[in-house]
Amino acid sequence: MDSINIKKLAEALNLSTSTISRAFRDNSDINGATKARILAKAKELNYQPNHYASNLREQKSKTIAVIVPELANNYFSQAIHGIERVARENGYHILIYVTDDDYKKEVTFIRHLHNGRADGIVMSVSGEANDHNYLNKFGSKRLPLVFFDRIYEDIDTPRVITNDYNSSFLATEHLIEQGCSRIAYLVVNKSLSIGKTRMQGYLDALAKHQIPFEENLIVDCSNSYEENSIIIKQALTQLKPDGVFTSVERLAFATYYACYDLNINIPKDLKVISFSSLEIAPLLNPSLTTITQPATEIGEEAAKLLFTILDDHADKNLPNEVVLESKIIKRNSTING
Amino acid sequence: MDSINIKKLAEALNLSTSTISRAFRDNSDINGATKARILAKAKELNYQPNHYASNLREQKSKTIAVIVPELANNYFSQAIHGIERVARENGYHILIYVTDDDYKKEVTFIRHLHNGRADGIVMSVSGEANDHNYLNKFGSKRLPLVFFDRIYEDIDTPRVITNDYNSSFLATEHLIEQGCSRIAYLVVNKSLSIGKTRMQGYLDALAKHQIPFEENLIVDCSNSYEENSIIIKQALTQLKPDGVFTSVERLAFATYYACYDLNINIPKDLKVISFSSLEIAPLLNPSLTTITQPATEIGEEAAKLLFTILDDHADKNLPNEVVLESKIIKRNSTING
DNA sequence: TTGTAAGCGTTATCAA
DNA sequence: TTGATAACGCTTACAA
Repeated sequence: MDSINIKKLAEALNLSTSTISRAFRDNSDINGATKARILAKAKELNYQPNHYASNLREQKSKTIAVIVPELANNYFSQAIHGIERVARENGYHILIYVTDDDYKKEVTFIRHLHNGRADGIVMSVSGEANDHNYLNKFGSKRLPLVFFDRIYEDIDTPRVITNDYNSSFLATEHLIEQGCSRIAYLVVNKSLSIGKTRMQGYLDALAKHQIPFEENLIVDCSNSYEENSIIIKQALTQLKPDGVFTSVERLAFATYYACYDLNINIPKDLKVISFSSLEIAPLLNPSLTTITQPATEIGEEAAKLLFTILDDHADKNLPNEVVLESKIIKRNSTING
Repeated sequence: MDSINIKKLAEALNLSTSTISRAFRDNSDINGATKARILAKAKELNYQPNHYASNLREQKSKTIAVIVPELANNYFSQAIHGIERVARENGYHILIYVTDDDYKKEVTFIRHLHNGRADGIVMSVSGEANDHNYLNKFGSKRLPLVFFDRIYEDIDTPRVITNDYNSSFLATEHLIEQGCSRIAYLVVNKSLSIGKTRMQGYLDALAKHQIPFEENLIVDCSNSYEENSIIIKQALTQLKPDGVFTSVERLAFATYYACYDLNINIPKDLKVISFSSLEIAPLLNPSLTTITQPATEIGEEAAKLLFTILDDHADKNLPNEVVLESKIIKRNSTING
């Protein structure tokens, strides 16, 4: 009999449970003095309203789920940090799920979340191309969902993205201006919308500068470190590009490692630019030219968007799409020293 | 009337709610055929047992809380990844809380978690030196708690740590062997146990090699990027160390930036070694010699330890302390090229 | 301003 | 093997 609950607290104070309950919520009328007395006693006895009972009653969990493809990635850890901050300010807690780019896990997570555990979901989708129509199957009962960064274009739900097309265009153009004419584009999943958008910018920049597009300069990489190492080395030796544009930061790292091994000098022999939120890009050898996304801000915006949806009182004229700006930061990996 | 629950499912099948319930848990006796029938219908109607109702009933949440000082840090994101993996395998979900090294937040998080929201806590403590006896105040009602990496020594709870003393000793000795005699030790919080243990290894290595200890070579840094930049530059110019040993990776990065600015050559003028789980340490300029902690494994072990405590059937002869080995990986920042 | 009592959706106990 | 029923701890009409 050591656990405290509302009944015992009520007995201890010679009050009813409803009065206790009122002391813990703001709206109801309650005498200031009794409220103070209740809160004091509650503190003394270490009482807190049981979260599960409250939420069963109120039918909401004050919890949102965050689903990301990976965690050991500067972009996602910064984004989660942003989400966590906004969630906390709104009195929400966050559950984290990592898909490891595995579509099946994504489906399982989402399905299980529909048991009341979370009130809404913020997600960056897995890298696999599949039928994600499962998201529509929930019908009107689907949990509020906000995509950030990696999205499924055929799912109609609010999203926070960056100006990927534009950044890719400018990134490619930057390589061209630095004298590159054989520019490889390294991507993890061509069919994922983010891969496609970023690739389109690349293609259009080539076209604008009348550089013929060469199919095999699009290098489709995998999620395995070892496989990528092989793929990239092969691409570098066989295709002999003079520029590389990578769609995710870990492909840039893999390219660096490959160049070290193959004795290819960056930037003299090969220029490298990448999407990356790495804070120490200036410390790399050579310092890495990046398209830097406002990761924390993206997370914050995504969370805010979700909370607007969850807030019953809010004006429901929400934007379906928030676009934030990435910045190209030129460093030594694309500039001949 | 669009939300499904156990009652409606029971009606739809002409069964009682208890039978439905039994179909979803493994132990109770139930006819195989009815079970199949129930599960099929459940799938059709998209029914899942409500998490809050179940947990109110069962008095457990199948959720653990993870509290970390920061998220944008390779060590912690890897550790969380490990925790998440183990948690998922055990059917648990994880809640994430970031203290930003703020002690007050840590206290608030822990206190609020005692409302049933989580069954246990895995925590790496905030960097502030304070009275953390609050953890003992909960008495026998305190949630099961496992520390990892950054711990409070005066709190008696299981912990997963690395052989910090030894690593620090060897790291310092490595610098000495490379010819350093004025070795600065950069720390964020001297009084935090992790700072102390690591410092002791440093001190003892100096002593072993008869290098006199100089108080002001212990440089106490802060959590602010800007402040650290100033502190470190001042230390480098005034103290003129020939070696730097940093207790956390971001101080190593700050040292790199300072050296770039001050035109100090690493490793010729200054050798640098740091605790760091950065996967791209080899790509830095120069590549960084690190004491690499098995971050993912630490997270996994911490989670496993917690689950053993939570498992009623488990043998309760648990170790109070699990020590994992870090590795020193020598790279160019400490080796004259 | 406070108390009474019903019910949120489950699961466990007991009876059939 | 299945069903009826009483909890789990809380919130909220409604009554006092």
